[in-house]
Amino acid sequence: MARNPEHTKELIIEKALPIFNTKGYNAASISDITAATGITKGAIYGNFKNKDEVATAAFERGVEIVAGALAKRVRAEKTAPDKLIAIMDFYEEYLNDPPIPGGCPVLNSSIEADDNLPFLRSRVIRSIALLKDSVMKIINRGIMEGQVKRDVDAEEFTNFFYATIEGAISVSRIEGDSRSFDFVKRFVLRQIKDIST
Amino acid sequence: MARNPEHTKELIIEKALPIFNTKGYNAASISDITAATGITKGAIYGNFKNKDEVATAAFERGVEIVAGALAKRVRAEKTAPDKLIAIMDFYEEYLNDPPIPGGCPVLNSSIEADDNLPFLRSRVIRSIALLKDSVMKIINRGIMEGQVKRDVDAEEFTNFFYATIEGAISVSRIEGDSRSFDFVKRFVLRQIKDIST
DNA sequence: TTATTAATATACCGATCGGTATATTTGCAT
DNA sequence: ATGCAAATATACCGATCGGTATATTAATAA
Repeated sequence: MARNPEHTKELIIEKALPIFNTKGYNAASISDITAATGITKGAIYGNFKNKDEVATAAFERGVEIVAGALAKRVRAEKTAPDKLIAIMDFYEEYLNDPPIPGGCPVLNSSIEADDNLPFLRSRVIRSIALLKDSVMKIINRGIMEGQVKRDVDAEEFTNFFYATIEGAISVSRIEGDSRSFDFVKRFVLRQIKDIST
Repeated sequence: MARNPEHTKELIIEKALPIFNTKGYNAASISDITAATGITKGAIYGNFKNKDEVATAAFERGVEIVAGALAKRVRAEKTAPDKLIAIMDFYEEYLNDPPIPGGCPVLNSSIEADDNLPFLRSRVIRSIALLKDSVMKIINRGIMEGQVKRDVDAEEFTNFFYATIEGAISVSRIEGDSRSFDFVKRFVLRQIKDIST
């Protein structure tokens, strides 16, 4: 081994992530990545088979970052309602001060991948399932621990909760204004209160 | 004038719309359009200044189609709650049998345009404002006519309603399954009932 | 110190991109 | 019938794309 390939790979992923997340898979070019990293094509193709694999690695990293930061916030709260509120807070901050430029990688990739990028599509589906599952566990646990009403349909609420957040982010981002998100947040907070005991 | 330019322009828009809506602005090429129309580059650039203008025209047409079909469904109902339910039904059918291949043009363009396509961004913003406004008018009218509770915040509900639908479509489309949308629909229908008198 | 080899850089490939200049065709006015 | 102008077709442009073959560099083992 020569010249630390681990570090190179890391550098590529790290710099490719915001590029893919802002420009999208098609508009992001390998040249963009060489420019951002200061590394040449040879190094990129020495560490990744092709553009798809770079995009895949970048996407997975993006999910890691988002899911990691989210999990940390959720863990900091004790009850199910507080955890759900923390998720809303997290995305509100995400909107105003995004850890990854370009918005939510799951949402972005979801739109671009659904018809055209099968290699990404399956990963997006898995990530959504993961995020939904963690919400559902919060609710189910909340029911068991008596913080959430027993008659709440966890799967239904989870799907509503996730879809609404993604939609609100999308709208607020294109509008370039968190106003819409704030309205939605207020509504969702009331729903959280409604299902709480 | 020779050879009906109106018809040519119409043909280009009509064929370009599903291409842009499925592949996205960047991945869709002028060659895709010549292939789909059977028309040459000369004819395209004789009728449109550049690719941006073709995309713009296609987007506006897409919004026309969606908003038109939606308005028709809404007009068919009399009360505010029934109109809101009709909107949910419309999008559910949209998901299973899309009038425009590739999903909702507003949502798709929203994601792709926010960071990269300023010429589209402003149009997307306007379209969202238009759609939201029509929902808000339904609610406000419903309040005035006594079908909707007086204490309902129309703007808040509208933002929730729109964001949730867009989010649910996005999730269900990537999953390739209307299951998620159906959960969300059930939830939203209950919300509609909740604000009804 | 030197040979080896892995890692990176450089130079190049064919394909395709958006766009344009020019040739050709078509419909219409005369 | 014919000339003219508008509309469309054809041929081409430079730039850039993803990808690769090869040269160069740097770390390690001997």
